[in-house]
Amino acid sequence: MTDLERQPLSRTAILDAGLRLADERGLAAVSMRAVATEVGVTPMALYAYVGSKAELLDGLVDRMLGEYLPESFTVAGIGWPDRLRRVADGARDMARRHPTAFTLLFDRPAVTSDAVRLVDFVYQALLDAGVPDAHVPRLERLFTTFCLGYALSEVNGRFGAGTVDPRGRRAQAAAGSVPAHLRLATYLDQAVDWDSEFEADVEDLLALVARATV
Amino acid sequence: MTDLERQPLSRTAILDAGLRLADERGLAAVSMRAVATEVGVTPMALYAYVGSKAELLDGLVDRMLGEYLPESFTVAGIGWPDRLRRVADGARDMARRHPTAFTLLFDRPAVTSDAVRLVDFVYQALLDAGVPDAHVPRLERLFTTFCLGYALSEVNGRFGAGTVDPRGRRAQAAAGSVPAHLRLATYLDQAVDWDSEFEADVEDLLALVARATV
DNA sequence: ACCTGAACACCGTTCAAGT
DNA sequence: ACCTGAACACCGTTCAAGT
Repeated sequence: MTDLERQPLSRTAILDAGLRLADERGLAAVSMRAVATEVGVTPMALYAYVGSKAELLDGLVDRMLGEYLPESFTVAGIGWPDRLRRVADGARDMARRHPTAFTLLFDRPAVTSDAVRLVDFVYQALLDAGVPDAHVPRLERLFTTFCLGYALSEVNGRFGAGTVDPRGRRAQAAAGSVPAHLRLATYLDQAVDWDSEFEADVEDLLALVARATV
Repeated sequence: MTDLERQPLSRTAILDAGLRLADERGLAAVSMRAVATEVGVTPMALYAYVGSKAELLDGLVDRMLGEYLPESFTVAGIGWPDRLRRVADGARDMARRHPTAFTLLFDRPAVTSDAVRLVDFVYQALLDAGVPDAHVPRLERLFTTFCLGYALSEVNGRFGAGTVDPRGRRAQAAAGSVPAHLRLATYLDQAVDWDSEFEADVEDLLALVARATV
């Protein structure tokens, strides 16, 4: 910690401190003031490196994508379905690694060189699958948008338990306004295995890709 | 405005003021203090109705879902594909109506009675499509997660223009690290029609649903 | 060139009073 | 029962100095 404070001030050191703060105390704890004390400097010293709070948050996206794109993202000897599965799993891993910063991925297009390389990796997999050139960009967005949306739903609580008001639910059931819930009650009472659900979703999307072939 | 301030204080009035603030000045402008002055009261008076800032934001989700679920969401005389298309379009409409508050939908599970009715509507469409009971909840999440993720990407800027550094991109192209981008250049330079792209995505997912039939 | 310090206009929330 | 006012510990950012 004291060692970290002593390393020379740099954009990277600032962003890493921001990401660390987000992971440890939540995205709301990432303030210019908190990041500044983390790197051992006054808040105003940060502005020379990151310009503004908004730019700092954009920078967190770069850092996350940087570690999300290991060198193992390579085409050599891996079929396109396994490559897409790898991308899908990577999105979820990233959400678990950075649960509160993850949402920032929805704020900016893929413009950094790491981001573009990642998109290219997906493009190549779709091309290898036989998807016509004209449909590749759309299917890339379809696939990654689903993966990011699923991961965000998990870490942000949309898929969470959710304390349903039992009284209200019984009233709705009695009023017959949720007939499908009644029919599916057996399945809705079971705990969901989110890993297998995601896997099944990805397999469905891979089938979609295979169907989009010429 | 003066009329609005005069109406009796209530949870609903407070939430509507919050949503109005979000739409007009962004989610960041929704502070306890701003909402309070909007309804003509002192910040601390809100706490009796909404408990905390977090609860206030949860309440915004209820209000959004409430207007998202018009009475026209009915099964009568509409085939399951059209019903799912309606849900998909509704998600995007909602994002455009409440561009900054929309992201809150990822924060909480569907627990209010409006939310549950909406989920039931999708369940019923999937059942009518012939999807086996055991797969209906998963496919509901697959479908809505994609729609919400797409809409969020649009309003939050992930699908935005994105000022790519031309220098960096040329360097990547020269280095051969983005081969698929080079091959797809013709398509990547075209402006995207986000309406038709979403429509095509939804049709692909409907095909997936049809395939999931017994 | 790089950093500090004071100041401005904000936050959410606690607590003790008021009516 | 419902609301206010002062206070506490925070925000991002500006501007003028310091070295």
